[in-house]
Amino acid sequence: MDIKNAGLKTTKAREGLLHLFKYQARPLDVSESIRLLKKRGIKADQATVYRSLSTFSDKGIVRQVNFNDGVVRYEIADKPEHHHAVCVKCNSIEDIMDCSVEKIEKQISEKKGFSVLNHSLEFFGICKNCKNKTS
Amino acid sequence: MDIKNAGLKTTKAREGLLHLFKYQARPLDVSESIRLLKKRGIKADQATVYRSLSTFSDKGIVRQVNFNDGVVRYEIADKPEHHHAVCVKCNSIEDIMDCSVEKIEKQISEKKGFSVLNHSLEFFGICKNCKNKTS
DNA sequence: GTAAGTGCAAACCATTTGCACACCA
DNA sequence: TGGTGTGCAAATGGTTTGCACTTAC
Repeated sequence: MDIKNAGLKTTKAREGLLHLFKYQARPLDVSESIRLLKKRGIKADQATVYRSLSTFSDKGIVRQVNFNDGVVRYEIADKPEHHHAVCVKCNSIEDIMDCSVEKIEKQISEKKGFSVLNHSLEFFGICKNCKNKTS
Repeated sequence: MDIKNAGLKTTKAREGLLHLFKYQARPLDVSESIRLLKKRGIKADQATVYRSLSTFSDKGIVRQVNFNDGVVRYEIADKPEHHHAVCVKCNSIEDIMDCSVEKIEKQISEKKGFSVLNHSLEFFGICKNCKNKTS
């Protein structure tokens, strides 16, 4: 899914943003996005970035990621759904691809008649690197 | 765990709050808490409630619940850990007790060396009631 | 040309903080 | 009485919005 296909107009800000998310491994929030755009010589107002990411999200180009720290992040949507393991020391993020939550969803649906549209699952802990550090 | 055991002073605001959370099925946010306190004749400033709930959380009396809607909620900590199924139509909340996420955590630990300290798992969808409504 | 997108500044809203006063132990 | 807790009001910080201007198509 790209900008035109989504029925959106192509602009410098949007192209730059999409490029960022395509080549960025970790989820980005708005202020990081602005900073990285600037590095590439693209000046974009925060309102523009908020609006663009919100629109991208509506169109299914990016998806929202929440780490419960008061900041909304986004990541590109064209990779398979997954979750994240966030190191509470160094803030590194690992993707968790094998998510067997579908089984729980099925149980919920069968036992309670609750149809799950989506879920959020994030892990917080200490990554391998930080465990090996003496400090 | 109660207020005194936690090494905290007993005050009207704290007693009222604790009472609320003990007898409330759903997680409460700060403004709901204030409203419910007022109903019981207890006037508490928002700063007090924020500080009290934060302290309670530190002491393990309540735990934080995040629904990614920009508001922090809390629930009493003296019931077994569980997750929530939130209806996106009527906002009703069902507790999900049987959480097999431990298996995923074990996998993450073995494969990636990432030690999970805690995780957040919430389901969003349509509850049985809302499905049965014609509207 | 026109609708869609942008920039700027102000508004919003949940949460936090500084400080003087009140109150529990 | 001393330290903890509270109330009030102001500050903070992420996010949203109104409005005039610009741009893609």
